[in-house]
Amino acid sequence: MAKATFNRPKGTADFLPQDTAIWQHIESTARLLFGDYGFKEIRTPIFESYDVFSRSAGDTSDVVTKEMYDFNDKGDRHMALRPEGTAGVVRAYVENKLYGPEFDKPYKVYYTGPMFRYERPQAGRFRQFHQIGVEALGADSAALDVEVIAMAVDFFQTLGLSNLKVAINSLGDAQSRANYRQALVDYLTPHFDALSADSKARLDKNPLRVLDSKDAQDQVIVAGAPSILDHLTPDSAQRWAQVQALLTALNIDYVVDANMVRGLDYYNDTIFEIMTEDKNLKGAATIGGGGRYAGLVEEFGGPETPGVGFGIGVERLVNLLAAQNVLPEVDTTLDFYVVNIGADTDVVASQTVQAIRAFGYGAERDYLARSPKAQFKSADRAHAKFVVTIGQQELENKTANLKNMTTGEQFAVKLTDLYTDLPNIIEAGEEA
RNA sequence: GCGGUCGUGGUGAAGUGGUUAACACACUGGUUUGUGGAUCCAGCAUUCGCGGGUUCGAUUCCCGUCGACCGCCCCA
Repeated sequence: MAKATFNRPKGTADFLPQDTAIWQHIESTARLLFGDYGFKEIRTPIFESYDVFSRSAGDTSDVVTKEMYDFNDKGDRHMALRPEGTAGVVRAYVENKLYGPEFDKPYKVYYTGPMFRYERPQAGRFRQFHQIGVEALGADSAALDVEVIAMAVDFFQTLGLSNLKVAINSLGDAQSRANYRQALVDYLTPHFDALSADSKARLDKNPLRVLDSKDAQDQVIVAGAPSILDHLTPDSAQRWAQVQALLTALNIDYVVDANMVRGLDYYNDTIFEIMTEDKNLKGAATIGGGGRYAGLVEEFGGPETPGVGFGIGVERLVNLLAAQNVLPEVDTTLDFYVVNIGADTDVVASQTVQAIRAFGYGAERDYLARSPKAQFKSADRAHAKFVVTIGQQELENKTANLKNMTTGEQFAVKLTDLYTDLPNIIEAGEEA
């Protein structure tokens, strides 16, 4: 009979104990740092009504039109696994009336958790992936755009990353974009035949996408295209200038990429991406991105409220940390390993590990009745600092044998001392 | 959704249309009747992702499927 085998779903990952330390480190760093910036954690459902995403992310974005994990539940409601974090946060903002006068503005939150997109897995690309994101709702100030960018930069620097590039652009407001879109289409149309097949399709669907085509021929054409930055309305132009002035004032290096667009339709004015220059990670160079949005809160039935936020891809971040060799040191040592010899010692071995743990030290024992040699091997592999051995002899004398694993010295200690006076025993053991 | 490469034990891997699937690491036991990090010895894949086909015979050939990796689209 063939044994049934199961694989994790395509594009998902099991994070094993040797992997999760770095995730915890990233998350705790985010909590600490974002807290300093006044952001508090929000937790929203992993699935929402399908419409929450389709209304917010837009119907020209692939994320919504082709990549959503959607399903009808047993009550025949059309639901979807979240492909991104902003929509759920905005829905919660409106539903809980967080725009009310009793809440400070901007209302600042961060979140962390899995996102789902049905697409072909590849480098830095998964069907279930994880984001750490933030949203600040209710303030239109360019200073807030810059604070959010500054926080992202601060976060990456705190984690020890270097060689990151901050790219910014402005999509302008609705009027700016309408003006520009027309200018761009007017420019591209005469070149239509020379465009790549992809760009031909993009031209009437979402012409701004042509700007960041990777096709070499497209890039030649795009090089002569008008810039969105020349089509900003006075309001948008002023914000754009302010954002750059503030970034400069805060000594944040950035580059303007007038061809940058983002994958979700709700953005306007300031957008940004943070990417690595590392050539080895080109497939997943962008580790975070975000920008300003208007109209989302209204879309969900709330009052006119601007917002700004970003999302960071945690898998990509982990990759980068590994590539730049800035993974945190993890303490792999064990304080005590209790070697127990013979079934009679089972009880006292358990009492001993419990007593040691009660003092706040790590303790492990053997559960398999293995030979002393095998148990010492385990202790060695666990990088135990001390081994406590309890066998028939010790049992009769109500003692234990304490061995300092770095010096190899060992001596007898009374069990009662072990239970009541561990710190002194450790001191004695370290001198041995 | 499109295209390419690949799939042998816990791990890294070699290999062939034909009775025993190299080697290394790891692991387990012994060498030391109760003591680790060294040496030596022994053990460790009835099986080569899964299903089907060709064949006297397939891990090796063919098809399908699932999965991994990479590129495009898109994106974190």
